[in-house]
Amino acid sequence: MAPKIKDVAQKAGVSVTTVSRVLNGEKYVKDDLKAKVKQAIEELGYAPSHIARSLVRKKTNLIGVIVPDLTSSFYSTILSSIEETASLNDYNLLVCNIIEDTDKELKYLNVFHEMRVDGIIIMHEKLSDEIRSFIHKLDIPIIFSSVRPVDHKFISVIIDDYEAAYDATKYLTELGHERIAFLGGDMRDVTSGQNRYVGYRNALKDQRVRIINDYIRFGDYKTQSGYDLMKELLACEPRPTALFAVSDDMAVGAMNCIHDHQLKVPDDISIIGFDGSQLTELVRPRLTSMEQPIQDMGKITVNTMIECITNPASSPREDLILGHKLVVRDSCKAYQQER
Amino acid sequence: MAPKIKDVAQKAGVSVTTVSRVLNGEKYVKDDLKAKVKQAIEELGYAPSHIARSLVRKKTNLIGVIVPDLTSSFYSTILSSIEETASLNDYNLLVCNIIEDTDKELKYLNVFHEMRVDGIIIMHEKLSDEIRSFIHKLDIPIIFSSVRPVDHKFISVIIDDYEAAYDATKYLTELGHERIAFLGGDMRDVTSGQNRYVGYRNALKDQRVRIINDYIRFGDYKTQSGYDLMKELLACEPRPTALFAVSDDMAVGAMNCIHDHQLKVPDDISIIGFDGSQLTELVRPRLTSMEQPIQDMGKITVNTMIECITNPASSPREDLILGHKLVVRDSCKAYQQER
DNA sequence: CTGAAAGCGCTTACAG
DNA sequence: CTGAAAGCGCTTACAG
Repeated sequence: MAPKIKDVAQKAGVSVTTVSRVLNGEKYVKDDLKAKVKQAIEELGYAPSHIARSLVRKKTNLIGVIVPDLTSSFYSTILSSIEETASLNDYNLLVCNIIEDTDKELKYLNVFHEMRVDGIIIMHEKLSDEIRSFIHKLDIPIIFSSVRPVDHKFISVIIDDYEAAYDATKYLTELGHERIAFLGGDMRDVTSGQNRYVGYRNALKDQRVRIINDYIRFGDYKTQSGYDLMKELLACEPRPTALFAVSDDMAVGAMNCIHDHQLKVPDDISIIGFDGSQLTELVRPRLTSMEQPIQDMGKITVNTMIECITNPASSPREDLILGHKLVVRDSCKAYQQER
Repeated sequence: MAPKIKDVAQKAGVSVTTVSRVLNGEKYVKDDLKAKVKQAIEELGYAPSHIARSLVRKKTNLIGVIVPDLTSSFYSTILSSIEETASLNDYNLLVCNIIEDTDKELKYLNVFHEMRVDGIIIMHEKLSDEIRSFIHKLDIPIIFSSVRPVDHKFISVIIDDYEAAYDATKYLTELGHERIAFLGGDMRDVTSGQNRYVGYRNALKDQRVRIINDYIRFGDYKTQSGYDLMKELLACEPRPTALFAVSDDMAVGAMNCIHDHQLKVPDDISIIGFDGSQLTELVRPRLTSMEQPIQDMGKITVNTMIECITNPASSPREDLILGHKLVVRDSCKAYQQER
């Protein structure tokens, strides 16, 4: 078995209290004792048990993270940023990948609680009633990252989805498009679903572009649904000349569908995505997208979390709204009357 | 604070021992007591502290995972499979994303040790001497997944990289190609680097296709390096008619480079990738690839790990070699003499 | 500056 | 079938 503090104490000829003191960098330990202890630690290859420490300190330095889909380019990037920031601050991540599996989510939330994590970061917003009531009972910081649940007990780190969708749509109108389709997400989502949809509608309204219901479809943010819905849109008569998809994944799915139908982006149809994920640079043509500050989002989520953990009094009571940015690449072009 | 076992005992009017017994599903507890305890647990919303349990059980049900890059399509997929299998078996994951950062890796390995994780899964093979000696001292199961380090103290779950690369290259020769380029990985990698390279060479040799050193380049498995190296290859005179890239990411980078140079895949150059990641279906043309059984790899890694943890005696002493499979999509075509 | 003792929240022989 | 007590590996008043 791994050596324990007692072994170190014996070897160094001091009490465990003294060993504990040098372990925790306290002053008030004579230099010679400190040296002896350090040597004993070295020789034994001793590393204190985080488990035992957590028990007495009542702090685990663990943060539970709930991700909807690890393989998504958006979530894996934000998770990566979360991990980096946590690591920098000596926090560790317990990661749960829930694939639309409410039972698994509830089970993990229970595990997080049993593990006595110091805080929980959640990246999806379709909370079941059971889950909602469970997390309401927890008395640890819970922060939503990149999404916002309906109840306002918890803080979110997000962008202004309405504005972002508005700006994305407006960009297409400014290119002269008048038949602009919309690939939306789940309307039960307060954030990405509803706000982005309303942003799209209002932008068209304000720009005096006709809203055509047949051009509006809802999916699940994933590539496949983008592909399938695009197929439907291509059947519209006349077909749209531009498309705003509320995720890059959907946008890429749509691009692929268009390609498979022997049409061209952006010549036949302009496309703008949403998220600014790595995909935008991977596809051809490169995808113009409304970019979320993914890196910052992860970083700020963790920093806020740590602030909440270490100083509950000063923790923010309001959502943190980050800026969005249109990044123009090659998937949109001005609408040409003559074709 | 959260209620403890003592609170439950008091409320139910029994000893903590009895509460512990019903918690752990032991028999030999009278039904009426059991009922009382269960009710007390319910009313208090009690959940046992995993921390305290771990301390006495000397088992944390934690598995540390070291990933080279969370945002990579390959690793996020395998991690996702690892997570799923672990969760099914009531194990939790401590995830560390090392981005070529040896210091971070060592730090995390230390954390894993302090956390007393039950086992460690590592997904990269370029071990520094310091790290090597550290993990050699650990007396918990360590399994390498999808990679194989030089020393054979540890088990790997992998495919036969030599055979897979051989088969991929052979496929191109069978399509009639005679100028077949190679985009390799880091030659310090025992697995993906060296074996795949030798597989490529031997396939060409056996098929009596000339090996042209100028067509052979080494990168780092990532998209950007695929792009950059392809640029070099395009400058070759005559240029290759086919390419085998040892990762899908590199293959996609190469495809993009070809596209940006106004050439066509597969008409001008055929490309075969390696991994069978999600990217293969995302790009156009869809990428033919030598597929690793990514899902199985994750699953088998975890199952083997759990076997090692629970039954050290019966744990395998040899690498687990899984099968590879060529998946033909649209990025390769037969070589036409007349062009 | 140093150490003996209590305690963190559990489980597990041991005794009854 | 049930409970008192010891112990898991630490930290932290408390006393000296």
